[in-house]
Amino acid sequence: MELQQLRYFCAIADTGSFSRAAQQRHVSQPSLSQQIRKLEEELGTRLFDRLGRSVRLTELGRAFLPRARAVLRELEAARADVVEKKDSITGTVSVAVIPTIAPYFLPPALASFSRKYPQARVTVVEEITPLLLERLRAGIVDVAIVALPLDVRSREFQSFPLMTEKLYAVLPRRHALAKRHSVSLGELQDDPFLLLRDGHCFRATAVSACKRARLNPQVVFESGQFSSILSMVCAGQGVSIVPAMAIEKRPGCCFIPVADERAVRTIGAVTLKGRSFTRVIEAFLTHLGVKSSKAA
Amino acid sequence: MELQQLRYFCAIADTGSFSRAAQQRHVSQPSLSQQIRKLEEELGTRLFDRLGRSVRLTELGRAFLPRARAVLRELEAARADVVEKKDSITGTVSVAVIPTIAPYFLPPALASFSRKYPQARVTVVEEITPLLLERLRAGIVDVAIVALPLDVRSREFQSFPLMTEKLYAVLPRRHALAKRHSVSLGELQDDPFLLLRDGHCFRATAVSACKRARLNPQVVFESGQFSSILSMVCAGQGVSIVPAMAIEKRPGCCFIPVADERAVRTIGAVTLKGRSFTRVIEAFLTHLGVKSSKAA
DNA sequence: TAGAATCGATAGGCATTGACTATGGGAGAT
DNA sequence: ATCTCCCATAGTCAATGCCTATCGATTCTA
Repeated sequence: MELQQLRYFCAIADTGSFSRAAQQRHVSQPSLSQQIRKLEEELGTRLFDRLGRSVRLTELGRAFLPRARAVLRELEAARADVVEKKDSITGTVSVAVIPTIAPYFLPPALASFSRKYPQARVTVVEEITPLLLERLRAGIVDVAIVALPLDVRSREFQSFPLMTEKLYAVLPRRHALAKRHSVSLGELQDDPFLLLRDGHCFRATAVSACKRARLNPQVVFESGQFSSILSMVCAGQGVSIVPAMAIEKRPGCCFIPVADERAVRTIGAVTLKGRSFTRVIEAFLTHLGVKSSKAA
Repeated sequence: MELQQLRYFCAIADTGSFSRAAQQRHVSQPSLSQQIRKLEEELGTRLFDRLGRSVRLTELGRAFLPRARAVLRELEAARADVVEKKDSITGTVSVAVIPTIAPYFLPPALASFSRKYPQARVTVVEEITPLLLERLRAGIVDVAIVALPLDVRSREFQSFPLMTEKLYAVLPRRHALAKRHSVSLGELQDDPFLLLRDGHCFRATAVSACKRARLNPQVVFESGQFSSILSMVCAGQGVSIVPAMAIEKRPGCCFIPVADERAVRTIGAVTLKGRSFTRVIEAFLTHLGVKSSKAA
């Protein structure tokens, strides 16, 4: 059973004639005869009564007609649905962010994106990098916003750098170095350190910055978020390192740029390589600052 | 957009792999690649993301899947519907009968038919022959039961003789010929005649029987049904001619066979030539006694 | 890290098939 | 009786779907 046969069948039923249906469908009349014959053979019954003058649906043909129409209607709906969705900036883009970026970077970006594309919905999940990549791999999330580079060996992901920010030492206001314009991490050898919990990738970033300065930090407190750490620093419990975006005015502490040129964090968008993007996803990536999501 | 493409699309979506889908569909894998490619080209979008390991539906593909399934489901339903209806003795057969047959021949035939095929419905309309043939031509009725032969010149109808019945003279009990075993119509020259109204074909049958006997009947009453005429004969208002099936025991009149060998009426089933018959119609015709409705 | 295995894409050949032209046959219409 | 209209049939041709062979890429394994 072929779609062509159904189209011809409906055309003949509509026009009441093979010849007129042939004109309507822009084919020759024998083509119709041939296809209808096949259709009738497959169904094992006549669909039309060929009377001398005209043709008329048989009882079974009459029963078949609405069903044939239904098939063609469904088909048309399916096509139209795809074509319509394809070009519209509508739908959902699912974003995953690591906790050390989520509260600082995303809110303003989401606000302006929603203003620009009111039809689009964005869902956000906060997760540490490994779990986030897992979700990306599973297709649960479309875009991940993480710190680059990924240490994942595989080339199954695509990374798009978005921005690079300096690291800052966070000191209590009364700290000896609090008035400096820059500080080397080595100078903090004797201070107790407050760091993110293991699993957070920024912990690794901070630790490697310390390593370069030959500093072996004595960690006295671990947390899942910068704001807790800042509060502890304000309370004079120790010092810490944060990226620029985590800076917030607090009475009890100050932020001093780390002297090390390489003490930076790059954040970027990551997608699953080979995935196709809907228009919404494209738009979201572009909005974040990704130039061409086609590039590697 | 072809059905094959939809089938392949669904198979790949189901199995999550071109290769497995190819096995399932019993075709080679490149055939799938080729058809999906065409489908994607027509829709103007990718339906699958080809990741290294496996393939996965894109967002649009995911939206398209239920619609594709719907098309195939509708198609299967259409096919199954026809195939099921084709072989079942279910449905309606529409019968038209002339008034001079309707009350005598049809009731017992319908009763036994309904007993045999409880699923079948029979609708009956009563009409004089020309109107009835009109309905047959229009496809409103499936089978007509009339007196044969049809005087219609055209060969658009098919006739199946069912039975032939003798004609009887109807005389009042006190009529001079009431005790005879047969009577020639010529002997009724002086009696007033009661006949069916013009338009009823049996009137023509009766009149031509009279003509053969050189009788020019003096018609004093016309009716649309035999029972009225019989009542009049009982009342001594005149004589008449009826077919065998119209005979009914009445105190005031008796039925004498007409001597003429050719004074008969043949009744038969008539259908539109070239029409196909459903199983119900076949069954009905067979039940009436038609041997093969395929024959001319 | 090299090699094997798996998976989808591509290329080229072949057979099926759908569409076309020409023609035949049957039923109305003039 | 002839003409005309309409559907069926026959035969040809081109499009196309499917096949085999092969490639390129990725993943798993030794």
